[in-house]
Amino acid sequence: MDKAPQDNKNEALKHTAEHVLHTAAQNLYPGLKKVMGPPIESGFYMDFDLKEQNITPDDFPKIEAEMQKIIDADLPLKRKEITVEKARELFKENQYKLDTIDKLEKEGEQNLSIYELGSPEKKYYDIDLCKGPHLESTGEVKAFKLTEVAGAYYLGDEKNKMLQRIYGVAFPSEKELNEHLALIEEAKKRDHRKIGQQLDLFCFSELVGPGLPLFTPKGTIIKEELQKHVEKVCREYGFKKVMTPHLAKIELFELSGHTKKFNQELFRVTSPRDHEFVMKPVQCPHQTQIFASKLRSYKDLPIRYMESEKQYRAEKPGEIGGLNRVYAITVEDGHSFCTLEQVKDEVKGMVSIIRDFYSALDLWDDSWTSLSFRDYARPEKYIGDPKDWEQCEKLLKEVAEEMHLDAIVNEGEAALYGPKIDVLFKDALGKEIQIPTVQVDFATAKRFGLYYIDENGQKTPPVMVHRAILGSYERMLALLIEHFSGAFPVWLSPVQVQIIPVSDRNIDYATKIASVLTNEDIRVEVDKSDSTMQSKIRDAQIQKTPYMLIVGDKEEKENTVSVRLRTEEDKGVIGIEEFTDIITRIYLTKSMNLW
RNA sequence: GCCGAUGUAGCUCAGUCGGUAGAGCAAUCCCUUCGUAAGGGAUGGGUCGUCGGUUCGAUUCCGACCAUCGGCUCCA
Repeated sequence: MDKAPQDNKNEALKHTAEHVLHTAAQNLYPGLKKVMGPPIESGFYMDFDLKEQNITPDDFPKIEAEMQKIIDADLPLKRKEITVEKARELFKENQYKLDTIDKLEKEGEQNLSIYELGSPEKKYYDIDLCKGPHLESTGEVKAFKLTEVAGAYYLGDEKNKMLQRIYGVAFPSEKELNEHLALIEEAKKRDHRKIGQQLDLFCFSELVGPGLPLFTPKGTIIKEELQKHVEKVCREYGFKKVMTPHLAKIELFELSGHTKKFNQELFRVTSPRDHEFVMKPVQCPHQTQIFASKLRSYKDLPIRYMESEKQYRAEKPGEIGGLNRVYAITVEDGHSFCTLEQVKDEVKGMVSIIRDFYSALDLWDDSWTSLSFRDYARPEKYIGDPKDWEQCEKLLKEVAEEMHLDAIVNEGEAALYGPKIDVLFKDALGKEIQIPTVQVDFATAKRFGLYYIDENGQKTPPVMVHRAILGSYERMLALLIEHFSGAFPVWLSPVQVQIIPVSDRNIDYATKIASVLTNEDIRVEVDKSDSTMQSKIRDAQIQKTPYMLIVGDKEEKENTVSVRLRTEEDKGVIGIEEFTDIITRIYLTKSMNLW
């Protein structure tokens, strides 16, 4: 796809800033070997090899000052084409470049492009193998900043050497740089870890362990509201709720293929009485055994099971963090056992449930969907018949087209047993987060020997459709916190109504109102503290409580409440309302499409 | 797991170039009874992440470990 000129300019800016960084770093750290340095969405980075020495953020001012000198010198960047042989000669000191040259040659390139920065007789000079594009000269880089250092494996393979990486950002003006930095600061305020603590939704304990979030009463309310909602929708669609244990014999997962592919990720449980179990890493194998518990007819299909249970994965310690990656995940998971003819409609049904659910939360765009297919070069990563895979992938492609999803194809992202339709969201800082998924699976049922009796009286394996609508409650909570900045829709708010007595003369009236609202299934709290009314309002605002009902002598006398909504701009006051009116109002906004 | 950074009161953070620590908010108590985003005062609260080493003495220096954060890798 062709890029808009603006994108190209932007690309060139980042790329040039990176070459400036390279040149500066080379001057400051003799012996530094650059590996690569591409522009990326958020800026640019440079991977390099510097033997024993480490560059740390403390070195940034020094490097940035050197970069500024190169920019101030306004040095030209010139593109040249050279032959592969010449390139080998030019970069003979740098094995990484030689590797790249080999790779490009293998891909059929005969001439390679290089960029020269400055000129050899000047203080600042650099020559690098590079496709471009670049700005005309370094002076066009008007604003930049180095942001992070990190380690990164050479060629992204953890078997390779770890290189050092410096991240930076570059902009056409100082103003845009500052705006970008301010935006990052804003986004950090939405971080679910921060808001989760402020709003008292979940916590961690060093005693319990990392990656094991504890849901507080408020966080639990959100989880249960989500669960109630999704189960209602799915029940209407024909799902039946099941419960399965968190343990199983390892044979279950040997049969499913999980032990082979995810051996390192299994938690094993033993007892002094010679028990040997594993904690379930997925729900599907357990659910297959409910299907297998009796004889099924084609007339029974589709059979749909759902459950919201914990599952456990022994992730690499460095990978866990916040709620997005944990050891114990509460997964909202469901499986449909279908006939071949039913699969397509089933997948469509699941996608439309997902689309409805997220659209209602203002969290849907057709372009966020992706088709996760096989890595065709590595068939050993998957189970099942390649012919079935082909059929599954074709089927998902058709679904995406017929439902007008603007889905991109991600090769290599498929599940162990089949391709998927995934939906990818972005968190506050733009990091991708995958939650809902629909997967077609021809393999599992066959491996478990599942069958139903078809209309000809033959034993036939069903096709399984795996689907997660909420995905994991942990990730879902993280996503919702960041999406709403903690100001949840009324139906999800842990406290829907905060009642604020003006003075403690009014506590009795406040309590009376509270009990009426509680009877109406509205979550309400009365602030009985002896702080001032203003201070109570402030607390409720910080907690992002949707409704504040302020009650003083006036309201008590007239049997009314003064209604205030949470807002930033202090325009929250609605005014005095009859008590019955406010109940109606809250009821209306509790339904999920409102507010 | 790998690279790097961080860890001081419930929270946000200051501080100690080695002589065992301080603020604001929160909490408790007292005064205040308030009209739409912080009323005032007093009090309590920390083996300065854990363990070990160096030292007359370590929260501070060194080491290991634990936890958190940013990346890499991985993600059924």
